[in-house]
Amino acid sequence: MSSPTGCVPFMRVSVPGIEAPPTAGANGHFAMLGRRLALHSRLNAGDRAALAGLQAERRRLEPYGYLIRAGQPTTLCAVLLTGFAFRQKTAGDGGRQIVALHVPGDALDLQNLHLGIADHSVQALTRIEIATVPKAAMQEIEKARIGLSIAMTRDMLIEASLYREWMLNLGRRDARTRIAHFLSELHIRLRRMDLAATEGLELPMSQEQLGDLVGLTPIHVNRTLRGLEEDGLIVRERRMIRIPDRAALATAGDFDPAYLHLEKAAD
Amino acid sequence: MSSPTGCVPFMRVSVPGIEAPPTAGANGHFAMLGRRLALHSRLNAGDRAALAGLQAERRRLEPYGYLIRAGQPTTLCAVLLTGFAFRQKTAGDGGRQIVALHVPGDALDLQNLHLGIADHSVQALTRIEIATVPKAAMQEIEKARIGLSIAMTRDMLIEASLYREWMLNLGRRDARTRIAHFLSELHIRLRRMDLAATEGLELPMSQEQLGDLVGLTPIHVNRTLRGLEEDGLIVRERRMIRIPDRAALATAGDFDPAYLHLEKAAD
DNA sequence: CGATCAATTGAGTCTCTTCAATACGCGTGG
DNA sequence: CCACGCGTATTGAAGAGACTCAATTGATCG
Repeated sequence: MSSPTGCVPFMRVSVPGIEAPPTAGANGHFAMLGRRLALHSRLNAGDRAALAGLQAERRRLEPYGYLIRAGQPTTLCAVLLTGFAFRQKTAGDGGRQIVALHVPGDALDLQNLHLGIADHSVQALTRIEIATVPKAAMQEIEKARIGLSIAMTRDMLIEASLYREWMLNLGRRDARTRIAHFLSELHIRLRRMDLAATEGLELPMSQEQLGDLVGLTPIHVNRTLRGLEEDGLIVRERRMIRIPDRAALATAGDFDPAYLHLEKAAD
Repeated sequence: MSSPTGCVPFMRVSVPGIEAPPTAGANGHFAMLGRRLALHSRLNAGDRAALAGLQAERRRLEPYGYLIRAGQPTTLCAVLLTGFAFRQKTAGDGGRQIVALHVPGDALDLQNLHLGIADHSVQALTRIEIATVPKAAMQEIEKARIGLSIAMTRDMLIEASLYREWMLNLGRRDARTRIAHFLSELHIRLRRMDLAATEGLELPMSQEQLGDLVGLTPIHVNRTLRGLEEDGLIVRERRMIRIPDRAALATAGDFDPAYLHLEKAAD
């Protein structure tokens, strides 16, 4: 039952240098957003300065704490600094569906303030830290700096692209493929933010939550994970998932990262 | 097998007055987009004029014709004038998932030009007519007119909201609920554009395509439709779907239109 | 009046769910 | 330091919803 390589933590939830304000400026929490946006968009010095200069309030939330409640007005405008958050919707019969998972650095509804009433909830998955700014300040920046406006639009479009891929996952792939796909996606997203080693990741959720994410019962999740392990595609040690062969897992998960739009856009 | 009320067409695919250029301006095709955006956002006279003045090219496409191909650069920037279009993704095993359905008036990738490579395909479902404008013209308008920029952002966010609801549909609802939900959604979207009567709609797709949309096999779609009909929730006459009791169908489909964001936003 | 595609129906199978119970890990308090 | 309690993980067995395979009917069109 014990891992042959020992229990090396593949991921650190709080990475030194990310948690702390990385630049000068008012308080600099939003500079992290700048780094994130710079992954896919070109920002000039002014754009970065504008973000770094935002007066952000730092907040901490315990697991299941709400950032946004379905049915309530949307006022939040935040960046996830540490920990994981998720979006969820609930069906009439009580069934839950996690429709998105957010990793540190993700923008949380910088734009959704354009919609009046939240159509879903956003909650902390683990203990998290977020930086929030007033809605007005964000709208101002959006108007004043075209570069940031475009970058945020692109961020939004990439999230929509993930939604589409998840629909394909839910609608047209079986349990095994679905879970392998999700693990591949999460791994690559974490590695991109330097939050996971190449050889594996720590799953930040219970099997029940994973079930709500991939549209399966926790029982079937459990059996499917075992199946993946028996086939050598993953090695489990508590919630540590070691991935001996990323390409093999990607194949099993029908995973092609194109939809993540990891490349930097031209303009 | 024949409908007791006869075969009254509930929907006309090409509505007089919508197909034709409704206003003056260069050629006015994009004025339709203005009317659409005005459903959820406030546009001033200048915004409308800017849209109406766009030099748009009118194009016609046969069913299955591509507007956008997955893997290709995104250059299209269009509005759907008549007919239906859909977005789809394909799994490795050949399974298809329709991830969005577009009705006349819908904006087709006004914004996706911000992403380099298309992650999915957009195709005509029926014979369609679209109005396209050069990418550059759209980007210019987006920069020059804040009101339009916000309206288009909101349009994008609403589409993302539909994606989330569809994920819930695919992941957590059974076949019957799923289909009832989709029918309720389509009906309300069509009625909003005056493309369907209150008592029903014409389904613009085959049962196989409906299967690809709700993540089911065509056989099971067929049986589920029959089940809905046997319970009096719908009455079918070819592809005409009569809905005797909208509230009942909505209940069966666990349908709450909040996610469509039909209300007009404040700012 | 075939030809063709969509819709329908039947029968059997399988994936995934439901129900039920047990084991494990970990923090807490005695 | 160990017993207890609780949430998570695991396993078994049975049932149901959806799928596959196969064949027939129906509608439309040249």
